[in-house]
Amino acid sequence: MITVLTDRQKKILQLIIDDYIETAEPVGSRTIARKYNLGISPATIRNEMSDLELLGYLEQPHTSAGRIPSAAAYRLYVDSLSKGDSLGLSPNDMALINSWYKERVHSIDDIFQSTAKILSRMSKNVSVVLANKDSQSSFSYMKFLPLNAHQAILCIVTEEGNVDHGVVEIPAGMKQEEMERLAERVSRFLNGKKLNDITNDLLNEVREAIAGDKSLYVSIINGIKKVKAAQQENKMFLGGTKQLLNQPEFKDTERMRELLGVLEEEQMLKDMLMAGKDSGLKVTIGSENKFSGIQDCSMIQATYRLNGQVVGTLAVLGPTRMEYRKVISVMDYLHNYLKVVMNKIDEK
Amino acid sequence: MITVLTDRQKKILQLIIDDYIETAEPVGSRTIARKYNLGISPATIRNEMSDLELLGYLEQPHTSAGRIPSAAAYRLYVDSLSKGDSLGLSPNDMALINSWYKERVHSIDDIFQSTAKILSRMSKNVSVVLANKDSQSSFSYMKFLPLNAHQAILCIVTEEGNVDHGVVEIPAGMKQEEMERLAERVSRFLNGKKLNDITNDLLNEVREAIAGDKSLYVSIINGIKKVKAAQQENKMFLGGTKQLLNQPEFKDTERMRELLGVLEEEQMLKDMLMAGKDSGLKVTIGSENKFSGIQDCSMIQATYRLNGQVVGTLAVLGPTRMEYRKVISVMDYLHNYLKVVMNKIDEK
DNA sequence: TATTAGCACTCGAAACTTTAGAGTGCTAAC
DNA sequence: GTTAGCACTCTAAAGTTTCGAGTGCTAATA
Repeated sequence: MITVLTDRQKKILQLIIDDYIETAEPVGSRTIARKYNLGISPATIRNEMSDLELLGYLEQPHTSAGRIPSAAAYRLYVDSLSKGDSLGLSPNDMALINSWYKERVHSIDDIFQSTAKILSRMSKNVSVVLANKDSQSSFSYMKFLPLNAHQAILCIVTEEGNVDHGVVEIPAGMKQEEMERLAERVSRFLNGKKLNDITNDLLNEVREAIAGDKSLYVSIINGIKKVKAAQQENKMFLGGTKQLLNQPEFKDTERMRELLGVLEEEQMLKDMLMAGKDSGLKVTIGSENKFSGIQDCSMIQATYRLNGQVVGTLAVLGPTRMEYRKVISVMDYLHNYLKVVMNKIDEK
Repeated sequence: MITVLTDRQKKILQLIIDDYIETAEPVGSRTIARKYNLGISPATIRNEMSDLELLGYLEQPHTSAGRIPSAAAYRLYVDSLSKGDSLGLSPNDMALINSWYKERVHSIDDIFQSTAKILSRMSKNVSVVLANKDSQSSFSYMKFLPLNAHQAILCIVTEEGNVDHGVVEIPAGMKQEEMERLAERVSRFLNGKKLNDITNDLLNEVREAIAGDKSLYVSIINGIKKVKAAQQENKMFLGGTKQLLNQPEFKDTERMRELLGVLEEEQMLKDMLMAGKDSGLKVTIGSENKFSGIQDCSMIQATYRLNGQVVGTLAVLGPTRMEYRKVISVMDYLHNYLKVVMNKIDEK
């Protein structure tokens, strides 16, 4: 269908979308005529609506009801949004956000948690914040820190300043200096290597190269593997499950159950978010979504980078009827906020 | 009311509780007579029920309905349970639990998450797992690990083998050896002190004692504070929000909203759990609960210790109609399971 | 030709009514 | 003390009715 809409059609469609997003009720021709006076009679609007339905932009739940926007209509709307339509948050909302951020921020995790909460409150939907650590960091060196007679702490340091550690048993009879030499040799071997490039084969080489105590070797290997895992882990923060109850579309318990199910599958959620991480802002409407369980939902997702690296993903999940414009504005604002905060923390 | 129930009354009350827990429907005299044959007519049961209602153990939603157990009835039931009534899980359930645990366990956190999931599945209610780190650990020493020309990593080690770390700026002109000496002096000063005992006053003493570079001092202090915070943090894992939808008592959206609200207030939940941490097993029924929002719910909570220290709390939150016996059995089983798993990890 | 008033028609939501049945309490008999 | 019998109660479910918002079509109008 490559028909271009007339300006009046666009206008009417827009009003219907706005009204429906606000009220969640099918919109009738009279409503449009009354609420927004277009200098046009309901009958005319009716005719236009009929056309819009034929074009696939409107749907009728049943004959004697008003009409609701189709997925295609939202698509059109969202696309037109991104084309320059100036976003922007009301000063009121900004103030709210700022005050919410001040509530409780002790750690980095708190910031993410707060962000999720704020995002859900502003969007009146469920929010997900994914803090990515899909890091390209490189091995710098390792070291043993003394703990007691039988145990030591294996510390592994990356060039980016991340540290991971674990307790290892000291093999009977091994001296402190010997361990230090061992650590140094392994360090030299792996220094500068990207963690992703430290494969099992490489670790085997290490084994041969150091040819030291076997149990210690196992500890070292485990330690390195653990660092790798920790570096690649990404943390997820959920907010606003409660909001589901406010959305009329979830009065139907079955739909709610489905979405809650998705939210409980942490791995699936992560996959969903990772799938959209390449484009900065991604809006997935209804059946555009490939993951089962949320195919009658929409997802707005924004991925942010720092020096080319994905550092975080914000997402809002809800019914297709969503305040797209507002949510996108909020995300934009949060992004800027986070940038500032993160930098401050970096400085510390 | 210090009336002792006759054996028959106890029996009948028990049956009513059982039936109600299973069906969530008010129980009538005929149902009891038919389902469990007591060699007694419905009329007789009716008389007894009438008495039990007077004694406060039963309630009638309305005249022409059956009766449901009161909070007092559950209390009686639960108390009788703990008095030796042999608990025990069906082999079937045990097998289920074991298989669920095998699904995905990479880290310690996964274990807790799985535990929450299992607990919620078995109880058909929301579960909370609190991993306590209310630790009594002591400062052992600190050390600077080199990172680059301008930064170093401050590592703080406790006697228990916990390590925390952070990046600090190296003051201009300060040499590696100088920093090492500084670390050694602070270490000597704080060595062996319980983290809880490291107050601001003590930190001030440190400041005077080391009288070194000011910015480095600030970094050190912050580092120590961070370790303290990290050590005392306790992590919470939630499971089975979805389960709420299965419980008929939450058909009423308002009740659901309340409970979800509580679940989103992490701090409040923690407080609730901490409040019951002294007794090993605590069952709070309905209005016994002092926290608002869950006063028509029950909470079953079990706190576990290792060497006298609280290490974890399992809890199930749900309507007063709950499978108390089963939940307690499951908790018991999970506890034993966790003990084994944790020990294995310790050994690693 | 585009717009609009007018009107018959549709259909769901809400209000109301009816019905069925589960449960009770009481009384009188066993 | 127990129980059969029965009148009475009250809810949930099913069935009606009513109301109104909304439509589509037609014919008049600009």
